[in-house]
Amino acid sequence: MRWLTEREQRVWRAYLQATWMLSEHLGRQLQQESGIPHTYYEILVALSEAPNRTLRMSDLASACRASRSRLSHAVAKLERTGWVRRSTCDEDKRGAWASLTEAGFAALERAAPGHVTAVREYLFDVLTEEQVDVLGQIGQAIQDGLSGECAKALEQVEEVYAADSAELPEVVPSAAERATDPESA
Amino acid sequence: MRWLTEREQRVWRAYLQATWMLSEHLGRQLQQESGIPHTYYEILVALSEAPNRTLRMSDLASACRASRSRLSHAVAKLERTGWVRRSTCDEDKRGAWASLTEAGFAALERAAPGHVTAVREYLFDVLTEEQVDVLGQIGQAIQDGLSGECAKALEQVEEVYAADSAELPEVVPSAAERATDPESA
DNA sequence: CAAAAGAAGTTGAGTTCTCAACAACAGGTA
DNA sequence: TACCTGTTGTTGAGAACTCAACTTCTTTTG
Repeated sequence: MRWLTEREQRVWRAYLQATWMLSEHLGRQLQQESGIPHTYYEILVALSEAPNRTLRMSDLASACRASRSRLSHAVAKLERTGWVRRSTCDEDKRGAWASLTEAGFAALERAAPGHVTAVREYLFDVLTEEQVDVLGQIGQAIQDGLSGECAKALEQVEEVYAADSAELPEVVPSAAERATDPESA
Repeated sequence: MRWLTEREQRVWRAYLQATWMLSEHLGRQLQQESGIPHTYYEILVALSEAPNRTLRMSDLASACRASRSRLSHAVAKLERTGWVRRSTCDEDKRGAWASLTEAGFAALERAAPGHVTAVREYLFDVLTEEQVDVLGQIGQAIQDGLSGECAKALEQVEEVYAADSAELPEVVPSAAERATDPESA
């Protein structure tokens, strides 16, 4: 078992702290200034950029990095507020279109400037040009490394896995002989 | 209003995607392999590193980047599973100690190797030495830039802010005259 | 010292998220 | 045609989180 070196440990904790701070602050800024939670904001953004401001639910889900389930709940709520409208899809009767309404677009227009300003102020303004470049590379490298895993993870492994969950999910069996595990999930 | 340049836009989206993928994958790995949600894992880690494996609730909260409220709920649950124990604090009668139990420590020992391995595999192994360095700098720069804001945000602004919240928090007052650019980050 | 101000923790209500199950349809195969 | 398999989207239950009170105790200040 290889643990993290001290340097890696330091970088890892800096990463955790920094990403948390940024998402915390941006989320709070968005929520307080425009009353839109960040995840809902991302839905509005994705729709606003789509042709006709309309996307299939599935495509919208992957654009927002949301599970289909979560998106379904979220869009249901956004529909109640009148920012998104759903309509049935004729080419594929299972499907559904989600479209941004005028009201939704207006809400986005109100929220965006403050959000973008915050992103600039707390991310790009504190980094050098070179750091920005490297940040892009790092992001790309992480994505490449995880693209395989996330394809699997994106819609959950539907394995049976008979969860009973009394209280906290009882810590999985051994972990010692995981190598010989016949059907680990 | 200054929007993001195309390059900034690219980097920003790479950042969002990469941090999401990483936290998604690590969280799922931890959950499935040891049955511990990532936030609970962080509580166990923080306690395990404290003298006597014991911390005041507040200190534990900031070590885990959790609100006092969230920590209180989480520790209540961890106490039910027998991994953490609370005891009253004599020097400060308002306070409470949280301690890691033997069972909690054992659970952590079971979970840690898999988690660390995943961090190494999907973060450090995909980066060059230099990228790791720069990542550390970037994290530090972001923290420095936000330390002021987050001091405020860490325990919420107790402003009155008369929230009514019928459905979605009605989009903040006017902010009427914004540049009419729909695209956002 | 007494009163106000602040800090530590908890609680309950409401919101969002996850997970597993499900219904409805599509596409292929026999 | 009937069947099997996979895809799309929704649902309900339960878990986790947020937010605003609230209680209890500490510290400050007049």
